[in-house]
This record gives sequence, C-alpha cells and structure tokens, in this order.
Amino acid sequence: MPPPPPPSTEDPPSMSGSVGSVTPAFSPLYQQIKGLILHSLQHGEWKPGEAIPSEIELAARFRVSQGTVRKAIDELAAENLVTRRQGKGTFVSTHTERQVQYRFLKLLPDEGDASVEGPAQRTILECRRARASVEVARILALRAGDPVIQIKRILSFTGVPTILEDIWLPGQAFKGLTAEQMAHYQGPTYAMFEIDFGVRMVRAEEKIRAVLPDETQAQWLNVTCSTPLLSVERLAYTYNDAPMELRRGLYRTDTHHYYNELS
Amino acid sequence: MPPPPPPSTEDPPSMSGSVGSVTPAFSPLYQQIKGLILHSLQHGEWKPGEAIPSEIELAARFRVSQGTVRKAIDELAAENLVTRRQGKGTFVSTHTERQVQYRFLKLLPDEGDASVEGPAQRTILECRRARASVEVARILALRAGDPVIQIKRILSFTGVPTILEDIWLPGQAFKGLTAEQMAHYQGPTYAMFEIDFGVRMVRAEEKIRAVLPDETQAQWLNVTCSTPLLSVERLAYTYNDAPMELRRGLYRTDTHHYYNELS
DNA sequence: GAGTGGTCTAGACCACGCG
DNA sequence: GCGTGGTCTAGACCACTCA
Repeated sequence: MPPPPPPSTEDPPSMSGSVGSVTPAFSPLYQQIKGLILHSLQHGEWKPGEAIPSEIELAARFRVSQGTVRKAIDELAAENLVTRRQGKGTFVSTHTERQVQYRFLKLLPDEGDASVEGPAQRTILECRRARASVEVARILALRAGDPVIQIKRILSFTGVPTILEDIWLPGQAFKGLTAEQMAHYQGPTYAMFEIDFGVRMVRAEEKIRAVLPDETQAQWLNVTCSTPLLSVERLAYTYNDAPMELRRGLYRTDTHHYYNELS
Repeated sequence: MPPPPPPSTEDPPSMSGSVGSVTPAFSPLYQQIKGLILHSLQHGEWKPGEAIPSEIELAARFRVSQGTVRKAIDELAAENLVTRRQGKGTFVSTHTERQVQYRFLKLLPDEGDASVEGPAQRTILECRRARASVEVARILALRAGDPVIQIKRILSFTGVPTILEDIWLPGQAFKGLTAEQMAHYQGPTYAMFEIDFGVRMVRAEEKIRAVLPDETQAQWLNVTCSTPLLSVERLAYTYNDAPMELRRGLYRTDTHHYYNELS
C-alpha cells in the first residue's frame, strides 16, 4: 500500500492485529479476505456448484487489489473448497463432479481402475434414529444422549460385497434422512448430503487398522471369520472443523487395496 | 512482457512451446523456471540442507522478474522439494529436519504422540546383495537379474516389535550399503540415503491390505498367526519419478494405527 | 468480442533472522 | 542495518469459454 488508502467510504480490512497486544498476531490482508470469503461460503451466500463473484468484483467489494483476492482464492482452491475454471469463473466445490467423485474413498480395485468398475451398489441394512453413546458423542462433539442417525450398509463392487459400513450423523443436521434416500440417490452419498441437507464435507481423517470380523460381519461380507479386513474409522468435517460424520468401515482387501500418496 | 525483451546478452526462456506444433503446448514462464531449478536440484548444484540462491539472484540469472521465480519456488515448496524460511532463505529439503522426520511413516501410537514415543529401534535381520526377481525388477524399473540390495529389519517402539519390513534397493545406486550403516545411523533411514548415497526420496505411493502373518513373520513380531496385520507396500521415488525403493511392511495395529488425512 | 481466470512485470513496503 | 522471504499494488497482456 504505497500512500495511505485512497478516499473511500468504507475502510479496508485492517492490516494488522490489535495494536499493543502481547502477541502482535500479524495477519496478512489476503488471509483476512480468505476469511471473509470462507464466511460467505459457510453461510451459503453461494451454493455448491455455483460460481462465486469474479476476482475483479471481489476486489472491488473488499477494496483490495485483484492480486490479493487471487491469493486468497488460491488457498481456498488448494483446500478444495472452490474450483477454478479458466475462462468461466470460480465455483463452489461439490462432491458431484465426475472427476473427483468419491474423493474420500481410497479403496481401488487391484485390476483395472475405478472408472471401469463403476460406482458401488448400496444395500442399506439399517437406518434409524438413536441416541449418541458417550463415545460417539465425544467424537462428534455432541452430548451423550443427543439424537443421532445410525446407518448400516454394504457397498458392493461388480456384485461382490466389499465394504460394510456403520455411519453416525448428528440428528440435528440430518433430520428426516430416510433409508430410501440413502439407497436410491444417484451419485455419492456426500453429494446427497449437500443437496438435501446443505452439509458439505470438506476434509476428513482416517485411522486404519487390521482386524478380524465377528460372525455377523463375516456373513454380510461373505467371508470367513479368519479373513483379515481393513478397519477404517473416518471422521469427516464441514467448515470450521466441525465434525459431522463418523464412519466405521470394514474393507475387504482380497480384490481391492487402500491407496495412498505421500509427499 | 510489455515491449520485446530489453537488450540482453542471453535470451530468456522462450514464452511458448515449439512453433507450429499440433499441440501448442503453452508452458508458462514460471513452469520453465521451475524446470530449470529442478534440473539444478537433481544434478546436485545445491546439496540437501543447503540454501539455494535468493529469489533476486535467481531472477537475475534467468532474466525474469522476482515474482516469476517466486511462483516457481512456491510450487517446489508445495511439493516439499524445498523449504522456505523467512528472513533466511530457501533450502533444499531433507529427511533430517526434526519436525518432519519420518515424513513417510504414517503409523502413530494410539496413546500419546510420536514425539513422546521417540524414534524406532532398528534390528537388521538381513542385508544382502541379490538379483532382482521379475516382479521386483518390474516395480523398480530394472531388468530381471539386475543387482539389488535386500534388507529385512524390525522396527520396535518402546521395546515392542511393531513393524517387519523388507526393503529392495537398486544395487547400482546403493553400492556398498552395509548392515552396520542401516543399523547404526542416527536418524531416519532416508536421511542416511541422502548423505551417504545422494539419493533423495521425494514422494511415495502406498498400497495397503489386511493380512495374516506366516509362522516366521508372526515370531519376529511376537504375535500369533491369527493376528491380523497391515500389509503396506511402498514404492518411493526420487526426482523425475524414478522409483528407487520398494518396501513391504507388516504393521501391528494393536497399539498403533495408520493415520491419513483426506481433503 | 466481452468476460473470466492465468501470467508477468516493476516497484514499494513489511516481517524476520542475524550479526 | 542488511539481506531474505512475504505482502500488496497497478497495469498489461495472454489463454480460454461462450454467445
């Protein structure tokens, strides 16, 4: 900012944190802009799949240069919250887009690739309203006894049952979710969550272990009790690092494997 | 570039790909600069841990603006090939740095964190020169029968054997590697590879399955044959996507878990 | 051809690390 | 106080998309 800001009716966001604070907490302008855009994203100013305003418009709105909003958007794009498309605009990310469907599912077939195999067939075994146990409440940042929705399902690939999953969702946010919805929605479950409940899963953590199934689990997956399985516990978050889904999956790894890239 | 380039004794990198090509293959300047820096990195112009020239120096060398080399370095930093340190410079990344030690090891203790637990104790069971099998050759991009070094070792945490690993390395690049080196080097094995052999592991892929150990494996890990284990096959790459290490690990997951972040 | 994101430049100033 | 990376601006031009 060469001279003091040019005459304007509205002050631009302040350059630094509070003056005289013990921790100066310097925050660059573009981080503040990023925060403002994030806020609009969270509060649904633009819906998933929609375009956000152009860089020039945002620069005008926030009274900063295009380069500054560009850097803010760059970070949002790096976090997969928005998607840039040259010549078209910047769009709120979705779990619906073809290329990145099943973004969070890292299980790949040993032979061929996921696109050959096609999407999983879903069998809903259970979908009921329940009360959060102490453990589930802790993980989902609820109180024990709060309403939750519990789902049990099987995912099959080319007819072979491969994943047995238990899902817990906060009842509050997913009021009215039915087994029919879970079973018949075309496309990723997370896309349905976005469209029908306005809940966007933004990132997730997984803890993976090797386990043996019990009798019931083995039957559902059509394996023996001595077949080792991957136990995948996933905690998925919306904006603001708010946990919104707990998933416990058992993955068969005789025809598939969990794939991960490190750098 | 407003007017044609200012008078200079050396031409800057060309702005576009070959003229008249069917695919114009437009490549931005900063990508070309990135390529040049990468080339210097690969050929050891700057060694791991050393500082690369300042942005201003590089800008002068390549006859572009500081902003352009900045964007090139930004990408290299995003890929963990270099590390920026404000006020000090930009440094060639290392597997030695404290914070990111064991960058590629995703196994965490269930209780406490890795820093509490401390580094793994290594027990080398085997370290010998051998010939690549057809399978290993295919994976490491060698020819069957080419010399390889084969290592078998156990990693223990707080005295408990937790990981049983088989490692295959191209004999060419790791000529002279001994069991003593593997056992007694302080710090990550990948740091030793950098210092003693000039081989930098830059990224890796892992395929994970659940398996049961055979008799021998079970004994080494001090578990029964019916204890399910994580089978982790890792292929690690140096520059240029050249595969340089194959690792097959068996991980106990009774006290640890494989942790992964998705976004 | 108008509008969007993408690249490139040049220059100013800021925060940080170190002697 | 100097050199480094980090932020911010203003302006020009390029590549892509779509009407």
